[in-house]
This record gives sequence, C-alpha cells and structure tokens, in this order.
Amino acid sequence: MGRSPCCDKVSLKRGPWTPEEDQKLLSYIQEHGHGSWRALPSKAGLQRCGKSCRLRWSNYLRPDIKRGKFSLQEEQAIIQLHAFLGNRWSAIATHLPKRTDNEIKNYWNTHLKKRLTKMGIDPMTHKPKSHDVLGCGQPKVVANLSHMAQWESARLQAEARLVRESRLVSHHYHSQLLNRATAITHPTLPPCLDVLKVWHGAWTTRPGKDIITSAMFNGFFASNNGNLESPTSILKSSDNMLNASTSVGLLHENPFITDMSYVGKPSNVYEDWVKGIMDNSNELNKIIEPIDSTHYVAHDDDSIGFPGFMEGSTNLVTSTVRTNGPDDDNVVGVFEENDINYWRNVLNVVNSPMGSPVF
DNA sequence: AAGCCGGGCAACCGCCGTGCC
DNA sequence: CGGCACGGCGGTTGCCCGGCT
Repeated sequence: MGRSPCCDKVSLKRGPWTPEEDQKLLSYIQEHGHGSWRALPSKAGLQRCGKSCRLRWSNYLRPDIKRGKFSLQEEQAIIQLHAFLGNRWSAIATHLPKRTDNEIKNYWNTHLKKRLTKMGIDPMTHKPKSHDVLGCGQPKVVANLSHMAQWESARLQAEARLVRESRLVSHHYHSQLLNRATAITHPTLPPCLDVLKVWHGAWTTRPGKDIITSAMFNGFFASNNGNLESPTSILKSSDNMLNASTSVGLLHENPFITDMSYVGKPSNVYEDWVKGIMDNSNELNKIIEPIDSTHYVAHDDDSIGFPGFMEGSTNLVTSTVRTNGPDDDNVVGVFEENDINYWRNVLNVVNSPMGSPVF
C-alpha cells in the first residue's frame, strides 16, 4: 500500500558523491536547470536517484552556499530562532543566508545543543533544567500552557495562510503593489515563516482585532515556565488547551491591518527584526529595564534591538505579571525575571570565548 | 604502531503535503 | 474522489578522521 521507492535501489549508486558525479550534476543544472528531479539523473548521465541528486544539489553544490565555521552572529541567530521555531530547520535556514537546513541541523545537534546542556539549559525547551530553582507555581504553569497554546494556534494558522498566500502572491503581488504606489518597497515576500504574518493572523482570526494575548510575547520570549515543550512540540498537546481562558491586554490598532499604506511593509519589518537578531542581540539589555526585584519592562525603541517587532503594540499589559504597565508610551510589555535571565544567559553563552569556564 | 573511541557531517530514510490526472 | 508523482522536511545512519591509550 505504501508508495513505491523513488528509485531502483539495486541498480543505482548510493553513498558519497565523487567529484566526477558532482561535475556532471553541476554542469547539467547550470545548463538546463534541474527540472524534474526524477528525470534528471538519466539526462545528466548519473546512476543516482533523483532524490539523491536533489539533496546533493541543495546541500552541497548550490552556488549560494557558504561553508565553514559558523560565526557568533549565526550561532546567536540559530539559538534564538530555535527557541522561537523549534526544530523547524528549513524555517531557521531561511534566516541564515547561504546556510542549509541540513548544515544548521547538524551544527545544532553537534555543537549548540551540547553547549546549552552544559549550561544547564534544556535545549528543547530553552529553559533551565531545574524547575525548582525557578519557583514556578502550578497556576503559572497552567497559565503559560494556555498562552503557548494560543500562540501556537495563531502561528499555525498564520503559517497555513502564508503557504496559501505564497502560491497566490507570485501572481497577485506585483499587480497589487502597482495599485498601491505608496508602499512599493520589496518585489517579493519572504519565502518563509513571517512572524508579522503570525501576528496578523492572530489579530484577524480573533473576534477583537485590536486584542492580543500575552501569549504572543511569551511565545516570542520563549517564556514557557516550567516543564513545557518547545513551541513546535507543544502542538501535540495544545488542542485541549485552546479554550483555556487567557487574560489579554489592549493594543493600539494594528497598522498592518487598518492602514493599507502598510502593504508590503511587514516583510521589511520582519527582515529588519531578523537583522536585528543577527546584528544587535546584545542590545536586548538596553531595552529591558527592571521595575522591581523580579519584573522587567521592555521598551519599544526603534533605534535598537528587535526593530519593528513591537510595532503597533504599545501599552500592552501582560497579565501573567501585573495588571498595569508603567505610564510610558514606549512600554510594550512586562516580563518576568526568569525570561530576561534566560535570554541573557543564552546571549552570554554564545558570546563566551570557547575557552571560558562555561565550556 | 595499532586499536579503540567519539565527534562531525554527508547522505539516506521515511513521512507528509500538494498538485495533477 | 482516489491514487500517484513529486518535492520538502526532520530524524537517523554510517562513514571518516583525529585523538587517545
């Protein structure tokens, strides 16, 4: 009943590629494009299955691949994106120019995971392994479960929508932009998960479009206190949590929805945000300010880290911490000490010299 | 010098979603 | 509507190589 294998495993070559095979594949694709992968091997004179050719091309031969050691910025991005996206290597890879998902996956499994483990941080949850140290009580765990569930729900909806849109956008996007001369900035949308589309999806699918749950902040900051799963794996158990009540905070109107002049802007903003991760991770400390012994407030300062992500989200009140935010137009959220410390730890880890006691 | 062991990574496997017929 | 082809994805395997005994 299962599918037939993609190739005749008896007659086709497997294992490491030879330079001659690489050359055949490379020159064929450069001349003809890959076309149908299944048909490619015979046309290119290769005794390989199409799948093997595709993998060899996408993981090794593609001209836009950077090989070699990962930079500190890339490590930071991987850790932060993994906290945000889970084991979704292809999504992570879209934010690391010239790196393949396979390479990132290998690097995570062989380097970063071990480093986080040695730090006492669970590489899957991105939380400290000792829950007792956190002092997280049961109600807080439950609250965050529901927050994460809502975040995950919104994210999945938005991703599904993005996939659908991506198929339409090549046909419609250019004409749409032509009709909106005020907003032409990018010829294409990012070919990947777009966090702002997640927000968009959450806003547009909830009854009140100007309401956002604190789960979104908690999701972004991976603040799933306690023994929770990663944003990806929590999907398995989220169904029964979706009806859990979640306190919400009021937002200003979402400009991406109400102001059509923002057409095209989300991709810019998100790219800026990713660039912010890559370039300005250490700036996190600059936008976090303690308000008492255990709570912190985040300011929305466009001039520093995580640019744009907080746009349209002023005066958010995060229910898990307090009911009133500071009287500051730039305040976008209040976070718990554990979250702030977690991110500081992560950033310290990736910024530590390899010979530091951490390792 | 030889054998063992573990780390790193390229490649493979199997499942899934989508589009086409 | 169902089956199939195809591409994409994440998990896993197995080989290679360097370090250690």
